[in-house]
Amino acid sequence: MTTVPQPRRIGAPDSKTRAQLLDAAEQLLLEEGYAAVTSRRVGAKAGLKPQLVHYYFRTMDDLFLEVFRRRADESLAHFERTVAEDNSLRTLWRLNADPRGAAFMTEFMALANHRKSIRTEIASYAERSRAAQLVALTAALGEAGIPEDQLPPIAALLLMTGLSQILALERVIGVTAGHEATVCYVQSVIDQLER
Amino acid sequence: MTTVPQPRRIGAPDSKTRAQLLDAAEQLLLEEGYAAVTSRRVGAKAGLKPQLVHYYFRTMDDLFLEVFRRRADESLAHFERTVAEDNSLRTLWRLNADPRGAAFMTEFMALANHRKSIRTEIASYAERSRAAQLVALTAALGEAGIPEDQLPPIAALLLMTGLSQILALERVIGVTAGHEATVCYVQSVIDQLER
DNA sequence: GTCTATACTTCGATAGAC
DNA sequence: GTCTATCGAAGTATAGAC
Repeated sequence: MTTVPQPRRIGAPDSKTRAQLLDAAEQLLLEEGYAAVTSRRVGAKAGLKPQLVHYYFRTMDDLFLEVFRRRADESLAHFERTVAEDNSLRTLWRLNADPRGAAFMTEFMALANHRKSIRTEIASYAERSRAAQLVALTAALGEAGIPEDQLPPIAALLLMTGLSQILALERVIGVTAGHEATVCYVQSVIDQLER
Repeated sequence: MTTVPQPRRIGAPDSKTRAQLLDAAEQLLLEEGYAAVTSRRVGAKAGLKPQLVHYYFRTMDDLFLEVFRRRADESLAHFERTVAEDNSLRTLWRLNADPRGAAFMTEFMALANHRKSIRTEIASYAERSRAAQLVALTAALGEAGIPEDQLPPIAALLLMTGLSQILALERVIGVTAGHEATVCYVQSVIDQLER
């Protein structure tokens, strides 16, 4: 393998410009999807030259990874912080139902589908996140007096996460039939369990 | 608006070449995601010249729309046919849990996120499909003796669809923790309801 | 350490040859 | 009716000027 080890180019660690590029990339990703995140468009959105993207991030994949890590770490930390204070079903549902988080994750899942270099990172985060949520949900379901053989926490978690994602996804394309009724139902079930 | 009404170019209706291009496009879409569906790559995959794509489909959006319509119509017809014979919960679950269908739909949802011209078509199909499934699921839940105020059919449908999608999506990137247990749980619930 | 000038590739799309 | 030659725009990435 004669792939150049380090193409002896330069990067920057904590530059302000770099942060601007990350912000622009994230915004583009959420607004128009990953296919819109090109070096030219990111540069334009940040009001900078497109070549700067390749100065601060060696490849576009590196940029995607940084965008993902930044938000994922923040999101996981926020989850841990919130749950440490209030580990109730309604809090877990509220955290999970955040449409912005669901849209972000969905976009990266789609991206991971055809960028091998990103797949590993997404999968690793998905597993860490899943594990953390499972711990919290298991405790909350136990608290609510639901035996595990009646509703396994992992099943409840996948149902909840899947529901959040489909609600977010459909809302983006303008399909909202039945959404409100379903959210009401979930709320009422949670209210009934926790008193 | 002086957008040329019909750039007076030619298309073809039911050519064999055209079908080959549709097949190639669909295969690329499923294997590598929508970003990989370019006229050049579609042509290469079909063993044809890339320019043919623009002969048979005026724009890439038109190609995407045809790929989508073809499979969507087929899928909806298959659903109606199957349900007409056996409208049970387990059949509905089986149809919904088909990972190929879920992956296809997910890819197009992501595509619709940043191609306005496609969004309308996807949304329209999503609504027709949702309506058909809701009719079937409402009947099946009634048959199983579940009152609507205990589990609204629309909520059950969104939960089921969301679960299928997240299972399919995660499997693609190699995350399968808890999948088997969850599928077993769903199966057992259905088995318990239908006897 | 920060950015620009520039190379090279691939894109969608059209005009027009067979 | 079917396909080819070709264009201009946009893509990623590098070499080298400040």
